[in-house]
Amino acid sequence: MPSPSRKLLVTSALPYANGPIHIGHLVEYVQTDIWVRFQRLAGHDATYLCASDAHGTPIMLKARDAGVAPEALVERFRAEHQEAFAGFRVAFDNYYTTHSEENRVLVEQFYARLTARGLIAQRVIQQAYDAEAGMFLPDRFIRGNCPVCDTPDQYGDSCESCGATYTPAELKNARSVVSGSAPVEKASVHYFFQLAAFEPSLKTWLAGGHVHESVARKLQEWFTAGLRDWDISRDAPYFGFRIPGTADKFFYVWLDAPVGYMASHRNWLQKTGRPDSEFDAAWDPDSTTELHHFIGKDILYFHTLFWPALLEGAGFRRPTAVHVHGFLTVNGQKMSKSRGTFIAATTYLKHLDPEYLRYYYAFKLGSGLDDIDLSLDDFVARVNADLVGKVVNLASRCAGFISQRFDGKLADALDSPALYASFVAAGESIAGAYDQRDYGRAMRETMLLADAANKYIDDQKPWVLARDEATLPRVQAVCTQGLNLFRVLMTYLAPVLPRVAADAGAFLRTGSLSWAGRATPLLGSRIAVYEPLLVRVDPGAVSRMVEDSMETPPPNSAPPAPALAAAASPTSVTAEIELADFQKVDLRIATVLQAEAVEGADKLVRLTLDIGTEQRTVLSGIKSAYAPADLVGRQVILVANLKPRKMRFGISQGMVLAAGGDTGLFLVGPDAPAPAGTRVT
RNA sequence: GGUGAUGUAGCUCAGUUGGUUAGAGCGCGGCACUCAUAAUGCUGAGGUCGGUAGUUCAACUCUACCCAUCACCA
Repeated sequence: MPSPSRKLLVTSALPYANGPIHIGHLVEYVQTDIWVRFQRLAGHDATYLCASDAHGTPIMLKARDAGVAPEALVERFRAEHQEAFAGFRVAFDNYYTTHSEENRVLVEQFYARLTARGLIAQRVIQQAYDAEAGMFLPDRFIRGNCPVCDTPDQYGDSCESCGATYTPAELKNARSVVSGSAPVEKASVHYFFQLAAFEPSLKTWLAGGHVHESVARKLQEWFTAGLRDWDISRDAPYFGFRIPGTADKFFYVWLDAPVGYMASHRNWLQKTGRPDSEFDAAWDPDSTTELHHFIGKDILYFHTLFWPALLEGAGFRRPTAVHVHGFLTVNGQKMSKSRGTFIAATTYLKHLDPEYLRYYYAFKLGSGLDDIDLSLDDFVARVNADLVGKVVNLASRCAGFISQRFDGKLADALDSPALYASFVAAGESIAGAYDQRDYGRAMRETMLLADAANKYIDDQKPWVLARDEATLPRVQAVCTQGLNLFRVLMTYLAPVLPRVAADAGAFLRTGSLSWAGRATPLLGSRIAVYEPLLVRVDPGAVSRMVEDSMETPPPNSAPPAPALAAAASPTSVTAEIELADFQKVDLRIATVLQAEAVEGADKLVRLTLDIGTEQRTVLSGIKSAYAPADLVGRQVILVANLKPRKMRFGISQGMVLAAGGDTGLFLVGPDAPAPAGTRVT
């Protein structure tokens, strides 16, 4: 382990205050929390800072829709988020907000210093403008047909269907999401941070081991492409901080968000009665305090290019390290509301112990930015086998002997000091793994020890020794050994399982655990009566959690079937085919998300369908039989692998099955709600 | 399209600087034990390490190309 007693400021990315925390977010907060807890356990001085990311157009519009002030919306989510994090035992020292006086002062300080150094440029740019709503539109608030493949209803920056990227101006049939009107081009003065000026120092910084090598490789492409100026202003109306000296310009949310780390630090110093000089010391370019940011790979650029450049430009220190993690998939796929794998933190907590998930994430996390997968079956198996079967069971199988035969008193000496020493020695490597954020390795090595401890008990067979008065003293020694091995294991797991570790400390009457303290075995003292420290994961609870998270499509409001009565004029069956011929057709259950009549077409309805893995737009000639509004929420069968067909009104990505003929038209669907994407065979 | 990452046993993952019979946990088969929340220990089966072509005495490990999956593109 590096130098004793380091001073650390640690942050997780600031959650955007416009939606609930889900298990995908938790990867980062659990990862950071484990690291912070480990550093403290190892005797370092770590301060864990976070805040709500409060500004920007999405929050402004969401608040407007809800009829509340943006401040109120932010405060509501801030409270919700804090509750969710507390439920998962993520122990921030301070959870502040970017919409704060401290942050405004700092942002203005950044701006003033950058301006004074000539690092801010002004340029007129053309931008999409919603004349009806009286506001400029971010790319994501414009939708229209992709200029490349003509897929309708795409965002203003890229196409979900063909992956093309473009500008909103290139979009066909563009509409503002805010008012529905067609956006117009309008000129406006914007403020730009001259990032290119920092290219040499950024390259030096990135080469200095402050980021993982794969992150550095990823960033290389930006240097290859050439650094461009960064637009840091937005026009009113905007929820944020006004740029000093302007009437209608605001700082872009991504400028004030990372500054929010600093604001949270200053606010924490105030709350805890510390002098503000600590702030200056920590953020000075020559500071000896380490600054560690944990982020997801989606916001890598902001933290590894803009942020270090901003800090340097404004005369502050740069981060010691930016730790980047990947995304979460569930059962190998993107989280999905229809599959019930888009699990909110609060929903999880209703059904399961947070420490199960903390352990599973720890087991899966490495130091790189690979995505991690939460396989729910594996989750149950892993937690039950490792935590209950191996670790907690070790205490359970030893405690009974000590309580019943020796009045709860531990032996005065270990049965095998050598074995104990090997457990203590393994802590070096485990500590290294924690410090490098390779929790997967820390967990694997710890579980190897747990296996060895159980084998030791098996070999010594205290239940056999207990039958003979002569060997009874050895029972005490063996179980004392077992409990001491357990105590070392709990020390190694304490950053991951804070509650279990605290309960284990109480059971052993050993007080709180510390990394250094593991070297001294617990001898001759009394322990408490053992009570289960952790119960097995109930697979039923996992199922219920998934059901609870399932976005249930409204039951099929199928009109009373006139079909049978109508008894269509029989037509003869066509030529026989092989099963393989039929299997070429990929039929899927699809849920209708949106349905609208196609303007200018007599029969067509434009359907937006959810097929689990993606959304599809299908043009279907069923207007004669169904009103578009009645279709939303219904489930239909989609020919998912039908070659997309270009029609006059856009591209149809598949075909919806319907029975039809002279007697009418009847959509075909499942007889009860089924998960979207289910294959029909 | 460009860039980056990933692809190892049924499942989830390890495999350090290329070096002899490729590992773990879970699951499955057998045996043992019965202290423990039916937990634990031993043991067996199971992989041409995504594909092809190279470099090398030797490649899961290096190179090129290809395929599949995922992500990012201010």
